Amino acid sequence: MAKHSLLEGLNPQQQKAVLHIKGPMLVLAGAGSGKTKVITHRFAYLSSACDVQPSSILAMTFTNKAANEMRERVEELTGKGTRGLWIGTFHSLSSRILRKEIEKLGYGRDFCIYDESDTSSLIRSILKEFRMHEALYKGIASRVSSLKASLVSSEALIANEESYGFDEKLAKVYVRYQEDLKKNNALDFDDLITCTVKLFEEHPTVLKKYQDEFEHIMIDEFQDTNLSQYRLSRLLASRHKNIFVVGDDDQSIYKFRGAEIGNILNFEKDFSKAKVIRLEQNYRSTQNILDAAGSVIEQNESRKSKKLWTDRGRGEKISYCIANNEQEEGGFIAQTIKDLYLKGKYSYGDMTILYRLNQQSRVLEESMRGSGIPYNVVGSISFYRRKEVKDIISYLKVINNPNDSVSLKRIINSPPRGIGKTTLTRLGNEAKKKEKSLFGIMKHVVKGNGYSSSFRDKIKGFTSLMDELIGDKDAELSELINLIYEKTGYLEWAGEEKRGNLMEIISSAEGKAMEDFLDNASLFSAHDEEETKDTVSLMTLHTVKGLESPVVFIAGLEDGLMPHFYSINRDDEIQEERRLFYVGMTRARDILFLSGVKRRKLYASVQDQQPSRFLSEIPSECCCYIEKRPRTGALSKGARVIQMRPRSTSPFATGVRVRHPKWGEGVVRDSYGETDDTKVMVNFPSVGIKRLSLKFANLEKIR
DNA sequence: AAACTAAAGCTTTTT
DNA sequence: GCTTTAGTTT
Repeated sequence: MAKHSLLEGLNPQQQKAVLHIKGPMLVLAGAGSGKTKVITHRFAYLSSACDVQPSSILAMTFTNKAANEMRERVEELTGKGTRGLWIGTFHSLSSRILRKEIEKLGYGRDFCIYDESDTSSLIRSILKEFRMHEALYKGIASRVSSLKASLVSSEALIANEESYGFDEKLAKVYVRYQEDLKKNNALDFDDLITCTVKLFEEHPTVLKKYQDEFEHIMIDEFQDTNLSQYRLSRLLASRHKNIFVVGDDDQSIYKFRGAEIGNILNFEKDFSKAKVIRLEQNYRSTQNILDAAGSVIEQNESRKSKKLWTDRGRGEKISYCIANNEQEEGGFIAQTIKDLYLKGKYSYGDMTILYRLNQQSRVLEESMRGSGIPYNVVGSISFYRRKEVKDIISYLKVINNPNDSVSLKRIINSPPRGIGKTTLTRLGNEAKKKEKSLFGIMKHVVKGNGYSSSFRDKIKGFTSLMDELIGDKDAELSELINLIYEKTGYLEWAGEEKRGNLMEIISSAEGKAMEDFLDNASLFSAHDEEETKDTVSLMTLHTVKGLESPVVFIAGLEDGLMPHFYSINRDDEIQEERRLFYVGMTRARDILFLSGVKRRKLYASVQDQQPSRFLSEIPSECCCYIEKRPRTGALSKGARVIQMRPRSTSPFATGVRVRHPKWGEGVVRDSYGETDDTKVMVNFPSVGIKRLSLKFANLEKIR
């Protein structure tokens, strides 16, 4: 049989996976084993060689980024567009179904999506009303979320657990939260999945329609599915049973958000006759890195065993360095980055620093700044989470759905119009009494007579403003946002600093439909912003999943940090921490640096730290220890020393822009040697890195 | 409504 | 320790 062109460049296991058509399949895809390739090739193969309509394939991922990548690669492979196809995140695809069907659950089709901060503020207002300690909102929000992820409805919680002190409170808040969401015609992230499950379970004809439609189902990162997502997948797959899941139990690091590693471990039980394929050839890292990571992850019980291998060769040994404190650790990393950069093989964009806690980034950032290394922190504050951006989105949400009281509260006094706390609580009480939404009661106040005229005028100012804007609803979206700026005076109020972001909202809204734009704004995350510049990336171990980098640093490898203090007493949590470390290690293509400190300042106190227990699980032949040079200058035996390079005094210091008669403009990356024999290393965009002797090379300094 | 002070927090966070 | 936010003052 002639080989299909889509199988070219795939190894035998990958081919087998792509060629699997009917029935359930589990692909255990080790880190860097080309799982995206398998999914996209299979998608393309099904639709071009197997007579499967691409529109009858449901392909679900977790992140927008992964979904976009999948779309792009499928387009490349098939040469056809992917518009309208069912490729997307669990959440976006669910909301697409719900936009059509949700009326059957008593919501309106124009429901809005609450993000975490909307959810928090709703829960907080409920706590306030119930006179419960408001500071509990975080814990309650996360417990409500995990109940939903496990498909425990508020009704079910009440029915099953009546007589627990705290749980009673929790249940009370949960019930009310759910009522409020419905009143506001709003769904939170968890609802997007659970409502779809509910829809399918309560409406068999709807379920059947989608079961018929989705002949094939593919799921990426299957180890990260929670119970509700798993149930959704099973419901949809139970007719054709063509469910193809790809994942790696060793990379399951989101248990705290409800991910059920059992979904992947029990797949074969839940889907009888499921075929299993292991992808064990790694195309990313060196054998040293794989061996080290492998022997760490082997310590975990209950995993699907995998042994990654590569034909890339052993590569460099992993380095491990212990610093005295976190400043020194940062200095060591900065110095190593400099050294690697100056050697010319790696640019800043090839290097990534990973850590367990966000707080660790601060000292690391200082070190980067101190050494003049350009860096970016990935996943800090996303554009859509900035205050001014959220405000404008809230205006749009209210224009789109005036009953959305959470969004309304957000904008009712920004810019300030004299509707402060007292007015708001008064309105809230009235609204509750009359069973109206906030906006509804405001309209009532404007019409009615039982209120003082100053109160009424204040409210009227707002409602007529909003009515005007609602009247402009059908304007082009960016035009509508302009009208918001004009009519509310938001732009002037926000000030110069925020102007840039506010303008960016307009340009990102151009030509978009309101609903699409709002959905995107809620379902968008920091991850999706692209990094194009040549900068060192800093991020947490969680954030780095799915990425790779030629050079990787993992900082803070100490017991209490990695594994984290909170997980140190529970073995299943230690195992999750180990997976986290494993994920970090396997991001590295060529070079992996590990570091930790002897004493670390955490919160208010300085603590003595012990090296991470995971380090002892790395075979010594894969790893070598680096010691920082002691103050005396004496070298300890067998130590590889990272030396500080003396600062150059030559006019051609690092970073200076120069012109060469033949190669044109370039940037000095390093200069060294005696004053009369200075050599410089210059990076010319035209020819790359060149070593030059200042005496002979006719270099000209430019600015 | 801005500007201050006090206090409470504090893993990780795909959507 | 440091940041965020709630509460108080002007």
